[in-house]
Amino acid sequence: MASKRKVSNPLALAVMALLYERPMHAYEMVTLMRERGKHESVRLRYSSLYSVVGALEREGLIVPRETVREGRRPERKVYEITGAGREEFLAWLRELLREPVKEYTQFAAGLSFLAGLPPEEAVALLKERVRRLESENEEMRSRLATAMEQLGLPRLFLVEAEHELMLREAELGWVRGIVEEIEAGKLGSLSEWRSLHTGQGEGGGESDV
Amino acid sequence: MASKRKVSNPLALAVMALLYERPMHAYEMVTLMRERGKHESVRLRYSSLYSVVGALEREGLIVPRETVREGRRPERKVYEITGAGREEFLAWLRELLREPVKEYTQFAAGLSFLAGLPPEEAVALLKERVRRLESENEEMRSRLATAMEQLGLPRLFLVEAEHELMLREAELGWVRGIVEEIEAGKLGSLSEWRSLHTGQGEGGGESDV
DNA sequence: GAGTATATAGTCGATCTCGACTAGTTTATA
DNA sequence: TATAAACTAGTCGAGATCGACTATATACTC
Repeated sequence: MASKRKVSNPLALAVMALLYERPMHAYEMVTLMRERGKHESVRLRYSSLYSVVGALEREGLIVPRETVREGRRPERKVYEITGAGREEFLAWLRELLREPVKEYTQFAAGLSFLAGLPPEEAVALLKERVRRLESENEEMRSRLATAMEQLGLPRLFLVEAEHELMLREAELGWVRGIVEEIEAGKLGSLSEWRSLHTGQGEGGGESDV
Repeated sequence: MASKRKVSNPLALAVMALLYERPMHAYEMVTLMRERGKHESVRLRYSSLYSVVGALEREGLIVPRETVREGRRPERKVYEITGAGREEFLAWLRELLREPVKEYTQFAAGLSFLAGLPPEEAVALLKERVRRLESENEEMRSRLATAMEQLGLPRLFLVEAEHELMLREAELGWVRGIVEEIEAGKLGSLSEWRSLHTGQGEGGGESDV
């Protein structure tokens, strides 16, 4: 379980998923991923894509089928998935669904050093975060509704978006709560917290940030 | 906002936070981060640490103060934070707290290709995930309680752990729900979903995975 | 019909990141 | 007392990743 994959960028999973359907060239993968909104759940950069495709080829998980050229455009290498590629795709997918993995988020990093700011400022920043989350989540919710109602996509192809929205709503609720708790002094005495910042400017020595 | 930082690894934030308190050498940072549990929220690797410390020095955010040697151990370079470093630390921390950023998780990548497996298998894998989340969360909950009760740490220094636990509980609830919905055919007809996998083995061509 | 924006289809170089390895020191153990 | 394990303190090279850049074709606009 959780074995190291030879190509570990999740973009490689997406490439194999697409080639599982039918052979195509790299740029077409980008187009399809965008159309289907998969770039919202798998980070997609041209430069990563081409290097990932190269790595998959090197590992024998995909193979070039033909090289076509239209007009004087650059050549396009059409790839197809191999048997080993299909197995790798399925094994990886199963692992991702079965095994929770620890993820490090930017916000968690920020929270770790919350004591590095005085409580009033922390509260102000978190309130601003609440505002931003509210509007971003509203936007996501309506895009999701559109995808389902207007485009008529079954939820099966939108679960990852529902998941993301759920996480963001959970974060929003939590941040609202923590703001109240800070104000109520429930994370620790506000005067002690403030006192970590009294030697302002130079070496406002925290004791346990 | 969200400007590119010269040193972008969040470990650099942790390094600056520690040096904000007092000068120290790299290995001591590791020890302190571990003691305080910060390695649970900021990914900590020796190799990354030394390269991050080097980058911070290059950018003038920290400077070496002295080089000490005890016995015949390797030399230890003691660093301190500069004025620019303090500013950078505070600016970065504010940004992390204020601005939600999109994070790409492994699970979201897996969910994106859920249709790549037949519904029965998807359900079985997700149920296994539920079991693992239950026991991992239970473990986290008790470690958190210990840190608060036994060690008497104020919540201020544990917010990031509370945040992580909250997210994992939210995920757990969501996965439980989605399993039920799949079984009830609420993500789309189960027979249609199954039919994506009837041409088994070779080219079980999905239509919109 | 000239200029501008956008889509197509990538390449390149610099930096970042990680896993594996080195190597001395102290403590436990049989 | 030899020797294994664990702690201290890093280095190094391979590969991953990203932002910036190149270059053609087509559509759009004034």
